[in-house]
This record gives sequence, C-alpha cells and structure tokens, in this order.
Amino acid sequence: MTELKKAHRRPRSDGQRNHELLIETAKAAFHAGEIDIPFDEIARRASVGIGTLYRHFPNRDALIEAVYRSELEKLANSATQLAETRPPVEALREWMLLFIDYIAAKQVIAPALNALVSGTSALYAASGEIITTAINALVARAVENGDIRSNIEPLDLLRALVGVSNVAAAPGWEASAKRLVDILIAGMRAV
Amino acid sequence: MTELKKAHRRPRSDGQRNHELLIETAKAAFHAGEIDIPFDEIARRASVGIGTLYRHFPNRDALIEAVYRSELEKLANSATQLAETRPPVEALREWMLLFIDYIAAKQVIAPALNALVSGTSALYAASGEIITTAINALVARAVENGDIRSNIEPLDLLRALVGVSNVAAAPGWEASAKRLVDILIAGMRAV
DNA sequence: TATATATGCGGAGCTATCCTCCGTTTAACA
DNA sequence: TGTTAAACGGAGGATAGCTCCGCATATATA
Repeated sequence: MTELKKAHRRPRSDGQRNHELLIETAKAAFHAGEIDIPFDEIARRASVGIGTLYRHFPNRDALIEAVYRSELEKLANSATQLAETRPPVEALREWMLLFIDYIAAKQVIAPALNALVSGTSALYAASGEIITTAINALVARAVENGDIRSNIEPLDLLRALVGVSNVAAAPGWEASAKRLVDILIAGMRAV
Repeated sequence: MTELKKAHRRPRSDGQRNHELLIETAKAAFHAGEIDIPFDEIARRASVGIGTLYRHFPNRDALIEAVYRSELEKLANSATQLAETRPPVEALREWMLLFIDYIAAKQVIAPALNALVSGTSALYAASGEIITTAINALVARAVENGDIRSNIEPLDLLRALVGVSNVAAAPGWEASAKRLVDILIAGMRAV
C-alpha cells in the first residue's frame, strides 16, 4: 500500500531556528573582527553540531553571503533612491562613495564584495545580481543622459574600488578610494 | 683557549644550490598553472626535505617573491625606459598597460602583485619598493609637467588595476583593465 | 691529509582546519 | 499515539602548514 502521498511537510521548526541562530552567531563573530574564525568554532558557539552547520551552509562563502545579504540589498536599494532624487552623474558618484562607506563601516563585508565582484563563487550569484543590476542602472542612466561615455563596463568601477579597499592595512585607504571615485567620474565624462 | 675567531665561513655550496633549485622548481610549477601546489610537494619535486624548504623560505609568499623578483625588477626598469623616451603622460599610460600585460601573461604573478600592492606582507618590502618607486617617478614627472593633477596617490592606480585583474575568471578582463587605464588617465588630467 | 665545527639537511610528527558519513533523535502529520 | 521524513551531532578521515632536532657534510684550520 505505498501511497503516493508525497505531501510536503512544513519545514521543521528546529531547523529554521538553527539556521537563523547560525547566521546570528557568525555575524556576531565577524563584527567582533574574528574574520578567520574556524567553521567548527561557529558551530560550537551556536551550540550545534558541525554536521548541522555544514548542512545549512556548504562552505564559508555561503555563510558569509547569508550574513551580508540584507546589507547588500540595502546598498542596492539606495541606488534606486539616488537615481530618483539626483542628476545621473551625481547619483552614480554618490553611490560609489556609499559603496566605499560600506566597506569602511564593516571591513568584514570586504570578502563578500570581493567574491561578489570577482564572480568566482557561484553562490554569490543571487546577491551579486542585485548589486550588478544597481550599478548597471546608474551607469545606463548617465550614459543615456549623454553625461558619460558609453564604453564603460559598470562592474569594473566596483572592481577598481574593491581593489583599492583591499588595502585595509594602509590607514588612509578610505581617502584614497574617494579620490579614486572622482578620478573615475572625471575620466568617464563624455567629451 | 676560546678564541674569538668569529670569522665568517663562506656559504655552503649545497645550500646555494638548493636555494636556486627550489626557486626553479616553484617557477616550473607555477607556470604549469599549479598555483595552489602544496608546499610539501615543491620540496618533493626538488628532492629536498621539507625542513630545507622552510629554512630557505619561511612561507609561501617568500617563495613567490623570490620567483618573481626578477620579473618585477624588469617591470620597474621599463619605467625608466619609458620615462626617457616618451612624453610624461604617455609614459605613465604605457607603463600601466604594461603592468596589465604582465598580469595577463603570467596570471601567477597576480598574488605577488596583490601582496605587493597591499603591503601586508613585510616580505614584499624589497620588491614592492622598486615598483612603488617606479610609478611614483612616472606620476611625479607628469605632475611637474603640468599634465595631471597633483592629488594623486600613485599606488592607488596600481591598486585599482590589480583589483580589476583579480577577476581572472571573467574572460574579457584584460580589455576591461585597459579601458580602465584610459579612464584613469583622462580623469587625472589637469583641468 | 686529518680534525673540528659551523652550517645545512631531512622528515617524523604535531597542530589546525575542512568536510563527510551515518547512527540517533525529533518534529510533523495522520 | 504511531509512523516517518527531516534534522541533529560528532567521530574521524583527509590535507596542509610548520617545527624540531638528531644527523650529515662542507669549510676552515693544523
């Protein structure tokens, strides 16, 4: 009597709890500067088994993405905001500066942006897309308006910024990055 | 009769041999695309003990620097060449393009440039300095000539390029990077 | 050539991290 | 309350980094 009752069960509550618990635990650790925290240690702090952690997040990148997905979405949303309230080039410029602020505020987000911008980890596809879409829109708008040249690869702008911000060591990196924004903007202007 | 004869002995010939042998072995592996080759494996291929490898190079970065030091020096030298034969801005631009060519030709050099440009590894101090000096000179020359603005942090230009080149995955990165050079040059021009 | 010793060699083995596998437990549903 | 799919948990295999120290040998000296 093998019934075909493949009816889906509601996800187990403990599973959902642990999922969130792990994200919170990882976020806390990251914000405390423990970027290289062993995966095992995260499980220990969340009081779950290692197996559980790995079931929820197949690798470190997946966990980082989960932790910062909401942050990245916020960043993407502000692009829409800026596009509605500012002239095209200004919007683009402000957003790039905002991008830097994000890195500055939470250095931890850097690996996320790195992976996102390098596109190597397929896992970042989702979050990566919203950021890519955001800057594409900003650049397209500025191009249509005749403000900047059309042979720009939008993502390259972010790549350049991430490249500079990788230098977390150097104290003045933030100022450097902001100067770079202006150089890029000036360099992109339509002749 | 403890003589104070602290006379220095000539370095042992086998030591020098192994030093070079290890560099050659590593270079061969890197050029074969085996970037993540285990340290132990390098020792094995060179037919020396692991202890020997670690005595000569305290870590992976040190070995990479040794392998690419001569390449980096060549790159630095070409800056002098360009400075002597080209107008300031052209020299700077050409050198930046050359910089990209280097990354393109040997992707392996990327980690070296990365570490160099981020300045985190003290071990890159030596090689890093010659590159830094090279671009500083090129930029200074262009500034003196009144061609570009003076508030440029030369190293940031390289950082931006390295940032873009980190995207080895994307097929069109080289073209991207070269476009970026022109954007940067245009953006730096004195108004 | 013989001796002394500084210098370098080699690799067992300790540590740390990642990740898998599978027996046990538990929440959802009837 | 019983059945079962879903989730748990952690032992342990695999791999890489690195250290330590007894042994070997090249160099300098007699």
